[in-house]
Amino acid sequence: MTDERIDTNGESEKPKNFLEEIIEGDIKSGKHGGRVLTRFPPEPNGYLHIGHAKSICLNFGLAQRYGGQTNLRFDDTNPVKEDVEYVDSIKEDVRWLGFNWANEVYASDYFEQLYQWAVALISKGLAYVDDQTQEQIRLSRGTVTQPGKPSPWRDRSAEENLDIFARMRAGEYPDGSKVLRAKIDMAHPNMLMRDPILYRIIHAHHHRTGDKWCIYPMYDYAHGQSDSIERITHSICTLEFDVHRPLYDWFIERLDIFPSKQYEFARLNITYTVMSKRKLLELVKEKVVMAWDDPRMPTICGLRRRGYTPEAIRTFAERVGVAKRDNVIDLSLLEFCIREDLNKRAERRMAVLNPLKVVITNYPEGQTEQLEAVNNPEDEGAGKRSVPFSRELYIEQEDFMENPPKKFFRLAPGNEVRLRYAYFITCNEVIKDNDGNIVELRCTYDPASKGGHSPDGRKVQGTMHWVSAQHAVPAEVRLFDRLFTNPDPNDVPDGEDWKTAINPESLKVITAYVEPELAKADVLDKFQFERMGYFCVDTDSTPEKMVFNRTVTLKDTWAKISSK
RNA sequence: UGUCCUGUAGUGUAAUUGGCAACACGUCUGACUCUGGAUCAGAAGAGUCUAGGUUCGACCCCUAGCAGGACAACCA
Repeated sequence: MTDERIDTNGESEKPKNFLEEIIEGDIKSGKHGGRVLTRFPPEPNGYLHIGHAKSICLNFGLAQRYGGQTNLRFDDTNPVKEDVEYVDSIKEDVRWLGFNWANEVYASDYFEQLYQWAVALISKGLAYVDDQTQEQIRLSRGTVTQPGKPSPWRDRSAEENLDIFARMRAGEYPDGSKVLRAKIDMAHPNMLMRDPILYRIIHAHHHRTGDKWCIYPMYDYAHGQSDSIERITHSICTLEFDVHRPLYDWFIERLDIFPSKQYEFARLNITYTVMSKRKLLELVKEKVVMAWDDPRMPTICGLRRRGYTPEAIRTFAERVGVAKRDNVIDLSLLEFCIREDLNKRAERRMAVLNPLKVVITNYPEGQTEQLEAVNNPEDEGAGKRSVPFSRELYIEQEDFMENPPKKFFRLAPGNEVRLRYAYFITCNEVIKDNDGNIVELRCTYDPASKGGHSPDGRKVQGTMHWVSAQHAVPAEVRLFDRLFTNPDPNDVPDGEDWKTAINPESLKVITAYVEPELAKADVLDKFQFERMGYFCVDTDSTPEKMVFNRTVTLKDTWAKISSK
C-alpha cells in the first residue's frame, strides 16, 4: 500500500486525515460511548458522480475503520425536484461501489416529527409565520454588508402562529403565500441566521408521502434534525455547508435533542472534468453526451460503463486525501488507479485498431495454426489461450514506417520484428495504391522462430500485436478521450458558453479487428488490448456486433518520444 | 465593504502536535522485458503566502497584511 509509514513496531500505518483525528479523539474521550454512525445524504434529484464517490468512501470508510455504521439517507424535502428514478440509481451506485448501509432512510420519514418540533419552536417564541412575498423577504434580508430588516409579522403571538401554521399544513393557503421562519437575528453577520425559512407551502406530489403534505421543510431545518433523530455522531459534508453549521447547532440546542456534529471537507475536483449536477444535466439534455451513463461522464454509472472498477475508484478516493482546502486532482491520478487495478486483473487480448494488411509470402497458402498466448503475465492463474495464425494478417498502421526515425523499433523495410506469440517477420515490400497510400506489406517469416523465440538467440527490438485476417472479428471500438480541452472547464471567459471548451475529439468510433476469442466476452468484461489500452464490452454490444469502450490507454513511452 | 474557511514541490496529501519537510501522481534518467506495458533503481523539483513577534528552536503558536474560496434560493 502507499502512503504508509513504518512505526516502531514495524507495522505500517497510514497518515491520518483531520476527520480521523477528530473521531479518534471522540472515541478516546468516550463521546457517544465510542459509537460511530455516519450517513451519506444524497438528494434524489440526479445521478451520483465521482465527487459523491469521494463522500461515499469517506462516510462508509470512516465508519468501517472505527467499527461503526453508515445510513443511506435520501434528503427528499423538495418534491418538485425529486424522483424515484434517482433513488434507484443512487442505491445501485452505492452498492456497486461496494458499500452496505445500515439503514435506508428518508428525510420524509421524519416529516411528522419535524412538524412537531416546529410547533415547539413556535411555542417558545422561536419561530413565526411570515406573510411577506418572496420578493419582500429577499429584499428585507439585507446584504452581506448590510443588516436586514425585521418582518412586520415577526412579532405575531405564539397562539396566532400556531393557528396559522396548522392551517398551512391543512392546505388553506396557496403556494408561496406564507412561510414559517425561525426568529433569530435579522442583523446577524451570517446571512443564514437572518430568520431562515423553515417551511414553505408546496402543493406537490411527493415520491414517498404522496399528497399527505403541502408544507415542506427546508434543508437547514431538516438535515440536522434528521441526523439527530438517527443519532448520527459525525455528520460529514462539503465545505459550502460550513456557513450552515451555526444554524445546524442552533436547532439542536433549542430543541435540546441528540447533539450530532457537522464537519466539513473540501469537495473533489478533477482536471478536464466538470462536477456540477447542473452542468452534467446540461450535457445530457443538450445531447453533448449520449446519456447519464455516457462513458465520458464523471458519473458513477458513466465510469462503470467506461470500464472503471469499484476497486479503482475506492483507491482513488483514498489517494486524493481529505482536507479543507480547495483542490484539483490530476486526471492522471484517476487513470493511474484504473491502470494499476486492470493491469493485475484484465486478461490480455490482441486487437488491431487501424488495420494494415500483411502477407507472409513464404507462409503456405491456406494454412492455419493455433499459437499459445498468455492471458495475463501478471497473473499465472489466468491461464493461456490459443490464437489463430495464417498467411494474411493485420497489424497496426502506426506500427509500420517506410522511413523510420532513429529510435523506431517497429516494422520498417528490411527490418525484423516479432509478432507477439508468433514469429519473427521481416518486411520486404511495400505496396501502395494510386494515391501513394500504403495498403499492404509483403513480409517473410522465420519458421524457426515459432512462438516468438529465435533458436539462434538473435534479438529484435520490437514486438507487435496482430490478428489473422481470416479469423479476426470486426468490432466497433469507441475511443474516448477527455471531454474538455481545458484543464479547468469552469474557467470560461465572461459571457462565453462554458461548453466551448468541449473536446470535439472526445469520441472516435472505429471498426477494429479483434482476435476470435473476444467473441465470447460478456457486457462489461474488461480486457487489455495489448499495447493499446484497457477496453471493456459496452452495454450496446451484441453477439452480432460487438462494441468495445476504451477505458484508458496504456502508458505510451513511444508517443512521448515521437512527439518530441 | 461584513462574516467564515483555506494558503506546504507541477498536482494532491503528510510531518511523532514546537526539533528545518515525507509519500503518491506527474516529469526526467537508467536497468530489465516476447506489451516502447508491467517491474526495478535513481534524479530533478518546495525551504512551507508575506512581514513582524513568542521561543534555544516555528510548517505548527500570536499579530497584521496578502491571496483564493464560501455565504445575500420559499435549492440541497
